[in-house]
Amino acid sequence: MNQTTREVLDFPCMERDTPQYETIRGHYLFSGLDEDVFDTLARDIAVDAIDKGEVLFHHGDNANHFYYVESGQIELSLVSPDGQKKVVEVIAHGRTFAEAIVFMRESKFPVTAEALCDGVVYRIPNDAYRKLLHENSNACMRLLSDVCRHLHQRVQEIERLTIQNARSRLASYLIDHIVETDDDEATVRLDLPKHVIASRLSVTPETLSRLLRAMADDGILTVDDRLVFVHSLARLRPYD
Amino acid sequence: MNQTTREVLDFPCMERDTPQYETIRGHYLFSGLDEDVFDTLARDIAVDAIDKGEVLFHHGDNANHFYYVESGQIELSLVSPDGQKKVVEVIAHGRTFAEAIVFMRESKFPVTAEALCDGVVYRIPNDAYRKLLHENSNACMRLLSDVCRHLHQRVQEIERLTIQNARSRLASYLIDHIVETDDDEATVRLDLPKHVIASRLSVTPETLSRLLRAMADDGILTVDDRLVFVHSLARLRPYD
DNA sequence: CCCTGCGATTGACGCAGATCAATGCGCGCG
DNA sequence: CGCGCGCATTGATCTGCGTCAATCGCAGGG
Repeated sequence: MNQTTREVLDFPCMERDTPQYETIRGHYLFSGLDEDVFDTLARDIAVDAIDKGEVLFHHGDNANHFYYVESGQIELSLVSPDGQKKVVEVIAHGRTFAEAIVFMRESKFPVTAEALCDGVVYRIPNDAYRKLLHENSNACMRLLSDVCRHLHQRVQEIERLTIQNARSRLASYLIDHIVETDDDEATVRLDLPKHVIASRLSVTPETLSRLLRAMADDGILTVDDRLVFVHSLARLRPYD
Repeated sequence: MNQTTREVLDFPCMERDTPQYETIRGHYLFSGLDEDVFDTLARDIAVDAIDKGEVLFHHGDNANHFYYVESGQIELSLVSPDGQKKVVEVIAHGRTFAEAIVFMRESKFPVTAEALCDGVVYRIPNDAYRKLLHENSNACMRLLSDVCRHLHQRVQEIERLTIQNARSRLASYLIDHIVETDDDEATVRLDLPKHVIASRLSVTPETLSRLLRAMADDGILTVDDRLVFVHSLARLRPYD
């Protein structure tokens, strides 16, 4: 919907010794590259400022680049013909997304990407990166390992959706987002709006709210806005 | 369960000019290789005869090889701690599986593999194939494209599980398994036992049976054992 | 040949989670 | 300041699909 014109920052593409250069240089998809090889690639990388609500691409759009997130949160979602939306993943600082598209024969984005807040992303052209892979088997290996990790995550997601119920999925989510733990207690920071978390867990916001309520009533945890204090990890863990 | 001793055929590993050699040679993960490179790999490939019900590996087993299916059907499934099973995919003749494991840092199988009927598989050692990839960027690219296709399939599966209901999933499955089509009519061959199809669709056998019954009652299709005659593709298609 | 057992079907019933609807409440903005 | 809007919460109700149980048919084995 919110297809605003894409705002480009002062430095439309990457240049050496800029902060952008250093941050993306450290990403594992690029860190193995020789300096001159990366510099060649960097000339083709565009730096985009994006606004909250902006759609980077829609499901089905032609894909000729992938992204590195410098700041902000990018929501990747599936949309059904009747308008239902399911959040597959949310990407934040220091991670790439849609890099698997580099090698799809049908190069259309399989998901929609929308900014949850203002931020900055770098756009990396597929063909430039692909060319680079041809000469650099090390980079090839890293991408392979990266894509395989994604694949494994998706298999785990399918597992959660089919053989776990909503309560277990929420428990797993909370455990995955612990920021501090002390024996059987833990603190969880919810880094996303609750309705986005609900969609990620494939439940409605109402169900998420009720599940948290039920857990709080059972004395398992306490919710304070975006902070969740888990009083008993033992009782939170799934599969009783 | 049925962890029988693995029976090895007369020719424990691949040799040139055998039928096995030719069939796997044509697979896209190997067809781009120079002859001598492939021959080196072939020496490390084992040929296994497997019996119906035999488990090739369990979820969590250490993975140091992947598979090519020469004949038979191999069921890949997820198993929950309480014993529930969900069939992720069934692999038949001419396809490889678990090849993504070549590049996982944690090299454990994420699924369990069990033979649905007698068959023959080739076992390809990860390290041999990985070594080969280092020198052959073409093979690397092919594997990348292969793994990305898998990833895309898994994303589609998540889409089906979350924004489609059981009826739509069945409709998609039927449409994907059409063997012959004529305008608005089509014939579908169910190549798997119904309870396996049910698991693949993440429904119970009872629900699958009832859905087919309901569709038959509506005049959309007729079921004759493993053959399904679709009378109106227009009415079968999901998303009304 | 009949037994045994597994797979498929069908019916009765239950429940997790969706849907619908109402209320609250925090925050940005005129 | 107060107005409106989007998000969260809560209650009432609905329903798709699972669970449990009974029956049937067929294929394989003694």
